[in-house]
Parts: sequence; structure tokens; C-alpha cells
Amino acid sequence: MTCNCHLEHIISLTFISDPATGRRRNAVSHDAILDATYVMLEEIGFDKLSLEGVAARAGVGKATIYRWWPNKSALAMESLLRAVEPMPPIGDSGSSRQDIEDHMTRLSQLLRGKSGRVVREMIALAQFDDETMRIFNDNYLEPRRVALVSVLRRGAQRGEFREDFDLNLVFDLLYAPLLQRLLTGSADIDERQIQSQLKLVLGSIALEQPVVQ
Amino acid sequence: MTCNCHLEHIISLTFISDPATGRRRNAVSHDAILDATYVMLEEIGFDKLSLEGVAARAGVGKATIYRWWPNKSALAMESLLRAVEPMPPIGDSGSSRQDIEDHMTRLSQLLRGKSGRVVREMIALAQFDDETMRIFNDNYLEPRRVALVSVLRRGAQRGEFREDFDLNLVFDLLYAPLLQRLLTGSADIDERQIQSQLKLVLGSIALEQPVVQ
Amino acid sequence: MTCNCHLEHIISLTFISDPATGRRRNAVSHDAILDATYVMLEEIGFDKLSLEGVAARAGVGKATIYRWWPNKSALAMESLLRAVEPMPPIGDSGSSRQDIEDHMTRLSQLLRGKSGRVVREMIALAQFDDETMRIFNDNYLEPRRVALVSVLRRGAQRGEFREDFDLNLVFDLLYAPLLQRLLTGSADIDERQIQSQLKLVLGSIALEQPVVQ
Amino acid sequence: MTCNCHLEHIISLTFISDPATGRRRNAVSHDAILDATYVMLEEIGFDKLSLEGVAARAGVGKATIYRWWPNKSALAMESLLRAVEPMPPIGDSGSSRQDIEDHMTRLSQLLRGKSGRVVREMIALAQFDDETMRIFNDNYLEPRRVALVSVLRRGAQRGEFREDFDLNLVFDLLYAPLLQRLLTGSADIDERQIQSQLKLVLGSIALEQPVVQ
DNA sequence: TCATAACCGAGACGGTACGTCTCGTCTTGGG
DNA sequence: CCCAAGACGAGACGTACCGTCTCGGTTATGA
Repeated sequence: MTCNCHLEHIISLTFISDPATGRRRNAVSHDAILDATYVMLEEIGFDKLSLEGVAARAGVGKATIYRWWPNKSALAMESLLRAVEPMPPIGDSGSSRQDIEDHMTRLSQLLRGKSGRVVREMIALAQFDDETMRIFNDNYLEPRRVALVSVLRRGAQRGEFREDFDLNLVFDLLYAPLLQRLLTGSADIDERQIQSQLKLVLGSIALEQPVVQ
Repeated sequence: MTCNCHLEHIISLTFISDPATGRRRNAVSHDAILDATYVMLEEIGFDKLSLEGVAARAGVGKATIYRWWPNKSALAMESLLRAVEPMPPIGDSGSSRQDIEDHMTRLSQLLRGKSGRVVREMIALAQFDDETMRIFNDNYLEPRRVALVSVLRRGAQRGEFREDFDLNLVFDLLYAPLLQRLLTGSADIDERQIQSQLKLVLGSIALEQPVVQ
Repeated sequence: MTCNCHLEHIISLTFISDPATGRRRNAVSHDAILDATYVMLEEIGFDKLSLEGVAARAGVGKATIYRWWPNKSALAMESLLRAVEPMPPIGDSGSSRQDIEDHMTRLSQLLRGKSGRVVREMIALAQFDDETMRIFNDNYLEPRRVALVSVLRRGAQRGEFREDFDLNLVFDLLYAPLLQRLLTGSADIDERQIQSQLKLVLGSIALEQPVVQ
Repeated sequence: MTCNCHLEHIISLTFISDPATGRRRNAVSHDAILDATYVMLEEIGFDKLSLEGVAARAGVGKATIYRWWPNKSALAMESLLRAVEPMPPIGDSGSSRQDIEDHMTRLSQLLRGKSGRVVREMIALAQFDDETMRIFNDNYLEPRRVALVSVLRRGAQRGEFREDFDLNLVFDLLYAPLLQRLLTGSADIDERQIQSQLKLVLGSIALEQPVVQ
């Protein structure tokens, strides 16, 4: 028997051996815990979040939390992952540049909203625990990297982009500035900036197009 | 009498009136506190750092810490700022591109070392407290932004770079990928990557130079 | 079906109706529980004894314990009663005084050994639960009282002892000092003391013998 | 500086070094803890007594309890010792026998009342912890033993009693039956029984007096 | 022979309390 | 007025057990 959390296909946080004996895990409690965690993260923040409080709010014994999550970070991370909007799907309009632009536009919208706060918290959490970091990378960053890189590769095969650049680097140049703004509060994430950024980054790898359009 | 911490000219964390009477602040205690904090941050990390422990290690009363710092984050941030290497000075070799390349190379070296861990911790801390965020931005990120932007501007004036790009955006494209790698552990910060990045970013704003060199 | 514990004829602790159908009680588990309980009582004492631990050690589900014993005290008491040495039989040598002396000597030997610790623990347990107290009195103290009183009565009928004393009081004067030493650790239970005590107590009820022998 | 508990002259439970620095122990809290403990012992018994509850009731942090008492037993023992009536003083009427009779009469009265319950609980507690046992012996049993033995010795010197008996044994014969009845609930402690007991025990060591008066 | 019961192991569950730790505040006495 | 030492009320930590409750599986009748 495996974890009955709805993220089981992505995260391997809560491994459950199958002893084929003993009472089964209570799905209601599991969800109540993650829900309570998320609500309390919103209300009082990670710092002041206590598993004691989560247990009380979820109507659950503390031991039940400790049975399934190794620490506060991992619990918070899983609750945040449930809350973050799923990755904006990347279509295939024929123009990879257009596909990327659509994705980045949608991403910037999400980061301006709830997801922004959530992602910011997840990255902060990840700094204090390697396992938590792994969960974030595996479930947030990597899927986006994979998707975007494949669009870039498609574009390169089509002749839209040059082929002599590390596509992972291009991904970093697209995502990192947004995350930096998110984490340093140094500036809002606005549409115009995204456009400038796309012009500069994609322009530099564009083929048969002058850098200035 | 004022705060004798060496950052007093920048941060207004520790505000001390000058009552012109009574015993003066003990500089030895002050340093012992920051030193103990830094050492313990290295040993056990921010999470497990306790003011109780810092006081014991520094041979100081807890009240003395509370007298001068409002919370754990502020104390940690100050101790980290003391420890982070000063910004690599940016010279003027005649070539702005070369100046930037030198700076970025040096930066990547620093981030691979002690400074990397320190910066990573500072950014994480800053997510949980606005004041801490302000201190980090004012004392770490902004000075680097100002310096790099001025080099970029110099280059633009010299005709090395085009003038139709937001220089702050360029700064982000240079710094953010490094910080992202630092924060997500997704890849080490290696020299070759820096070179690729510089080629792509600076290449795209270079004037009178083909993107392919 | 009834309780198959070997004390069922005396204690009515475990009352089981006979449903005439269904699986029968597992005697192996039953013994394993009492054995594990006794061993753990020796190893860690009553305070730290947990039914959780007993279940684990006995290789038994917790529910099986709760099915047959109402609480920790009852379980411990039953396991101790199994372990306490049976009452030293009191013979009839012709001299009641000699019979009593033999019994007391044997008793003091037992109390110096395993039985001593066991009795001590049983008395302590009994202070916290009336039912437990009843079991202890019925199964330990009363049988000894009855036996000793009958020897005393026999002696009185024979003309060894005076008949104007409460034989229960004499029993108390014989047993209580031993139990007191056991419970207060104020002195070991040594042979010489027993002799002094017998001389004093039995001497005072002896007939046709000067107090000074 | 020493323990400010009002029993400091007798018990050495709470040893306090004199660091000559730091805040001093709060006498109000100390008393509140012992009071709360005693009240709760009466209300719910030792088994269900929790330091958590004591702390809450006393309006005190749990750590304050753990700072000054090593465990629940020691705390309960000290609170009970405060509650037990002081030893009935033994006068000197000229007749040691009379003095002892007065003491035993008063003792049986006390044991029928609050002190009885308290002593019973103290003895039970003492079975689970050696230190607790020591406290009980030192503060309850020994003072009574010393006092009674000295009266017996006085009687022997006066020629009331024979001198060839262990006075400690006589003390045991006087006290132990009362404690046994207390602990086994086997009988109430009544006046007539005390008289029988005195007649038998003191009679047997009496000089120049027929055993039957 | 097969359904019905009761038993059993395992172990999850909501709870309570443990004993420890740290928080931020508050005396102390000394400098 | 500063300082160290350290007691204090508060409350979370992570652990251990409590007594109850599924689970799947195992005996034993007796219909």
C-alpha cells in the first residue's frame, strides 16, 4: 500500500511500507493536517507555526503528524506544494518564442498572486533542510525546467533558435530574475519587465533575426 | 554615545541614545556576541541557533543581547554581514566587458566558498522579516547593483554596449542565475557556466560585435 | 468458557462468559503476557512498566492484554502472585512454638529473596487500587493469617499459650515488623532479630513458663 | 543561601548552592507548588497527578518544578510531609508506660484521620524510589523511633522495663502493626486493639509486674 | 462443509503527559 | 547605567504510552 496523498505521483515524501497488517492510514486526518498547515502558514507564518497548533486545529494527535512527516519544513513544503497553482501548460502554437512568451506571462501573473508568496516561502524553507530542498526542486523547479527546455529544443530544431547554447542556462535566465525579485522584494514582477527580459534573452539566441526587431 | 558596531553607518538596527550618564556599552561583550553567533551559525545553523546558547558561549547575559538586538534574525544578519567578504572592487581596465567578467569570476569564486553559504542564509532569513530583508538589500545587493550598473553605463557611454536596455535588468540577468543556483542547489557555480552566461547576456547588448564572437 | 488462568479459583479478575462458539482463548499468549510482565517488573519496575512494552515483548497485540486484564495493576498483581513462593507449609511437630518458629524462619528467608521484592511491590500497588488490595489480602495475607492463627489456637488448646489474647493481634505482632522492615528498608530481616521477636512475642503469651527462660 | 522551604531543618531535598549572583528563588512559587500538589493529591490521587497539572494550578512554569524537585515522588513526598501532623510530643509523666500509652493513643487518633491517609500514601510512594524512601524514613519514621526508644530507655533506667531487649524491636512491635493495618486495610485502628497490643508488648518487657495485671 | 463468531497480530488513531529547551522578562549584587 | 548570572511564566518540542479502533487472517464450533 502506498501513500494516499494526492501528490503521491510526484513526491516520495511519505513512504509507506506495506505490512499487510494493522489499521490503515486515515486519509481524512492526512488531509486535515495539510489543510490546517496551509491555513496556519497563511495566518501566522512559518516561524510561528507549531505542530502542536496544527495538530489541535486538524483535530489530530501530534504523533500522527510525526508518523508521516519528518519535520516542520517537510510538512510545510508539502502543504505549500498542494497550494501552488499547477504549472501553466505550454502549448505548441507553431512559434516556440510565442509559447515561451505565453508561459512567462502566465507565470508572472501567478507569481504576483498566491503562488508568489507560496514559492517564496518554499524556497526559504528549503534553505534549512536538504530533504525539503529536494522536494521543492523535484516538484516545482525541475518540471518547469524540463518543460521549458523541451520547448526551447523544439524551437532550435525548427530553426527558430541557435543550437550552440546550453538550454538550461537559458531557462535560468528566464526564471532566475523572477525568483530573485520575488525573494528580494527589490521590484515587482511586471509585464513590461518580462517583455524586456524576453527580448534580451530570446533575442540573443534567435536565429536569422536581428537582435533589434 | 552610539552603537560601536562597524556597520553603524549603514544600519539603524541598534539605536542607542547617549544618556551621558551611567556605564557605557561594553564593546567586548558586543563583539563576543557577534562572534559567538557566527560560529554557532556555522556549527548548527540558524534553525537550531538559540540566544540562550549564544549568551552562554559569549559569556554574556541574555538581557545584554536583547538590549541591543530586537530578534534572532537581526542578530544573525549582523553577524553574517560581518562575515561576508566585501564586494570585489570593480576596476576600470578600459574594457567594461572585461571589468564585468573579472567581477563575475571573482563573485563566483566567493559564492563557492564561505560567502556562498552566508548569502544563502541571509536570503533565507530575509524571507521571514521585512526589516531583515531591508538590511540585506541595503548592505549586500544594492551596493553590487549600483557598482555593476555604473560599469555597464560606463560601457554604454564608451560605445561598448547598446543603450536601449534597462541596466537593472542586465544586472539581474548576471546575478540572479548565480543566486538561483545557490538557493536551489540545482547546480554548482562553475566557471564555464559563467562564461556562457556572460557570452549570452553581454553578447546580446554588445554593440558592433556579432553575437557569435 | 472460562478464564484459564491458574488462579481462576481464587480471583475473579477475568470474568469470561461462555459463548460456546468462536475461537478459544490462546493459552500461549496468556502465559507469554504474564511472563513478560514479570520479567519486565524485575528489570524496570512497576513505574516504568508499560503495556505497550509488555505486548511487544510477549509478541502479542495490546488489545489482547486489555481483553483480559482491566489495568496495569491487575496484570502486575497477577504476574507477581504467580511468582511469589507458596506459603511455607506449617507442620505439626507437637510444639506449636516450634512450628511457628520454623515458619517465621522460612518466611524471613523468603522475604530476603525474590519474594521480598515481590511482596513489597504488591503492597505498594495495592495502595492505589481497592480491587488490587483485595486480591493481595485474599491471596497472600489472609491464608497466612488463617494458618498461623490455627497453629496458635492449637497451641492454646494444648496449653502452650494463654487463651486471653486476640490471636489476630499476635499474628500482627509476628508479621507486621517483617513487613515494616521490608517496606521501609530500615533494616535487613535477619535471623537474630526474628529470634528476639519470637522470644518477646511468644514469651508474653506463653503459659507456665517464666518470661525469662 | 539555602532552601527556604519550611522543612529545611529536616530534609535535604532541595539543595541550593549559593552562587551569590542571579535572581533568587521565588518563595511564593515554591509554596504554591507544594500547596497545589497536596490539594491535587487529595482530589485525584498520586497516579493521576501530573506535574503539568500542578504547574497549571500553581500558576507556575513546569521548569520551575523540575528545577527544584527531581521527580513526582519527591514532590509528592515533600508536600505530604508538610501535611502530616507533627509527631505527638512525648511527655514525662513519671511513668514511661503511661507516656508511651499516651503517645500511642494519640498516634492511633492521627492515623485514623488525615495523617493516616497521608502516611499510607507516603509509604507507597517510597517503594518506587530510594531517595523518596530516604526522605520518608529520615523525616517521619526515624524521629518517632528515636523519641520512643529514648522513652523506653528512660523506663529501663528507672526500673520499669527489663534491659535485655532490643529497644528498636520494641518500637517495631508498637508501630508496625498500626502501619500494617493502615496499608492492608485489614482492620481499622481502634483503641481497644491498641490497649491489647500495649498490654502484650509492654507487659512482656515489664519488670516486677505480673504479665496479667 | 461452511458460515458464524470470537480470537489474534499488527499498528494507526486522538489524546495526555512527559522532561527538556528556549523565549523574553525580571530580579539580584557588583562594577 | 551596564553587566553576569540565573530564576521565572509560558509554551513548543519530540517521545512514550494510554486505551480504542480497524485491518486481514486464524481457529473452532454447530447448523
